[in-house]
Amino acid sequence: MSATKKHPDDWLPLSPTQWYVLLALAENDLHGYGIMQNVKQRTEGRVKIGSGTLYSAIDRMIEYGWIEETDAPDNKDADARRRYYHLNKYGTRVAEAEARRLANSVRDARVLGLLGAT
Amino acid sequence: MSATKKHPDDWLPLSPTQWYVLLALAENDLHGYGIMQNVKQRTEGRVKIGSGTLYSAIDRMIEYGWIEETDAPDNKDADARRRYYHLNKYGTRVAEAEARRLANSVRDARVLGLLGAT
DNA sequence: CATAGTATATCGAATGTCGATATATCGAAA
DNA sequence: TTTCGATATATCGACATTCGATATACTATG
Repeated sequence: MSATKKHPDDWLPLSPTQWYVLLALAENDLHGYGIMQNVKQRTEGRVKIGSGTLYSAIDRMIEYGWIEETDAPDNKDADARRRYYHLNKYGTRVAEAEARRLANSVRDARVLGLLGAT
Repeated sequence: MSATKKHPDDWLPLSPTQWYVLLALAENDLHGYGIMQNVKQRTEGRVKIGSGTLYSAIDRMIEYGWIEETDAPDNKDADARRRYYHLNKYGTRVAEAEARRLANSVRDARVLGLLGAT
């Protein structure tokens, strides 16, 4: 029997923290601190993930099989403390599923007039 | 000094449960069970809020000042058991803030190719 | 060499979700 | 009219997750 993985939809809805980590890693392999900065920047400072939240979230995502620790990309700027993470195929599918869920929510919000004339 | 309320942005990010409850109430005043059905329908059965989750979420949202218990709308179909809730102005601002956050996330997801050619 | 920023790790408290259980009413069909 | 599934709210304890603080140490700059 195949070691069948949960269907990506079965993880939904993701917590905002999980989603932002996946978004960051969908852009680039990154280390923890880099993820924090990415999220802060992406949200114009409105969303900040603290270290306690982040590192425990990362541990869980590895456990769930969404991401993996990976080598540092290209030796320049090497900081030995950094631990890089990579979004794998399964994690990408989870991110895509969540993206669709969010897109539907945004469509609903627009219909209900919660978003101005955008 | 004015009894200043938290800025709507300061609640972000909302939990998916909170968001779905606000979406449901943005459409109509509803009772708890009606909210559950609304969410299930809106998400084509993919998201279900259980009663434990829902009623404790409602209590918190009242506490936070986003929603209020209200009279049943129009006496038809009266079921005495139902307790209706109304999204107030402040709650609407919170919902709008969250909607903007989500819209930004969806834009980012699209840029990163997490949403197919939509 | 002081120090601000980078980087990971861990803790306990608070918050939130989940599924089960309980209780009761409603409406329709047998 | 009783019975049954759907409606409706409430509460519980276990579990999952977030949060902020604390700790430790390295890096880069003046």
